[in-house]
Amino acid sequence: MVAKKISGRGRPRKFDLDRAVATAKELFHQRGYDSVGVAELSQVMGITAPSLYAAFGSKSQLFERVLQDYVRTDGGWLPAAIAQAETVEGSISCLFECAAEAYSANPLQLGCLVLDGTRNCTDERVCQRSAEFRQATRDLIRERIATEFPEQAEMLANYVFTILMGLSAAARDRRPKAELLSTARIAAAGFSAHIQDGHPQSVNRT
Amino acid sequence: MVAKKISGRGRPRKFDLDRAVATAKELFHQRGYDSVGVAELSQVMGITAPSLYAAFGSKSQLFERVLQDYVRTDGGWLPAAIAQAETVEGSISCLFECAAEAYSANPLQLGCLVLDGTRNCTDERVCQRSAEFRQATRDLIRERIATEFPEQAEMLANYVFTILMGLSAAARDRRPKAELLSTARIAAAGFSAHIQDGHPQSVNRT
DNA sequence: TCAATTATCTATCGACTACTATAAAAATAA
DNA sequence: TTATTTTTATAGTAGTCGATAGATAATTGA
Repeated sequence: MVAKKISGRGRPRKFDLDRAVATAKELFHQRGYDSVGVAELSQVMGITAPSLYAAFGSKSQLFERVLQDYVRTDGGWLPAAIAQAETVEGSISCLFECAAEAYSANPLQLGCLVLDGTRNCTDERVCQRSAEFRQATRDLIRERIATEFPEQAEMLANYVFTILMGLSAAARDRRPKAELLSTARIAAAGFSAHIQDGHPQSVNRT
Repeated sequence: MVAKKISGRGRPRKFDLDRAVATAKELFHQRGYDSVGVAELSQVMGITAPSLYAAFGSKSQLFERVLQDYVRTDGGWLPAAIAQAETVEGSISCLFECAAEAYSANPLQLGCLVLDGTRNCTDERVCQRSAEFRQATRDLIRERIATEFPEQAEMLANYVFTILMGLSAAARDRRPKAELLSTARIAAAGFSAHIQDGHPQSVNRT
């Protein structure tokens, strides 16, 4: 990662890097990686294309910074949600409801950037990098579940993550928040039923 | 719909329309609407761009025909699945498992074209048309559920449809079939739990 | 002041996008 | 044959894509 310069020798930059990243984040979140062009990015940032490239290197490197910023700020509710409740059951219930809330909170940034920002993306490396961020979230969920259900953690985490992707897709389809919330509650009840009823062994066979 | 000419007066077309649609379907399903260009479409079809436009009108009109063909053939398992079982519970369970199977059957056409073919698509009309196909499927599911649970049909259909979108997204993320299947079973159990346990809003116990 | 450094701008670059004007080719109807 | 109709291929259109070359402006260190 490039070190941030507090002050340097040359001509000072006339725009704020963090604000530029935030602007790019809004656009990428709104329409996805491929659908946002460098021309629009630089225009909304109030700079020209060469300034954007001098500051970030390329469109994909800018997106990388956007993803990092996204998980640190906008995505902060997720680790908070799964760490809050005392039981795994409570954590997942909270996770689903928080997701329904977060994914539909802003009509201009529906769903999750990590989950849907690179759907049908043509840049293979960008897709892969985005997939790594998804895997990190999946791991986080699995480790939380493993504290109570180590045998079924992988399988249950896959279920939970699939629900999150469904909620994000529904949000991006402009389904209303109330609908996401009711779906989240049913999904949470399904999780609860599965860990309480007669499913003590791993069903997943690789 | 434009009438199909069996034989006409002019120069005969030297390629098969249905095969061309099937080819376009493969490409659109694989990478989404925006990521497939007319140049590639016509090249893989073995024709030139003007022939494609003469036959289909535009890229978006070709996609419309692809969607219709998709729901009639590739998507035929869905109405079959929800009509097969005697109970709604069995139908939904079958629906989820069939979806997990169908969405991961072909490594080159992962997930559902209707659910994910226009994610992050820039053509607003194409997005809307695709959304209409999704709504039709949602209606189909809701009406099936309404035969037993009319009061909760809308809510339950939204849950079911969200699961389908999650499964499609997971498939497109190359999650293995076994994982989709275990997720589908948990989701089906959640559905069952919800219609049997403490949610007897519609008292239609047979 | 003056060199070094960095960011800014204008003006592109080649490759790609969906799409089409034009005319030749290939069939049928008269 | 001749006229009509339709599909074909060639060769483009204007516009957008991500990215950059080159000149200029604005700062710091010496």
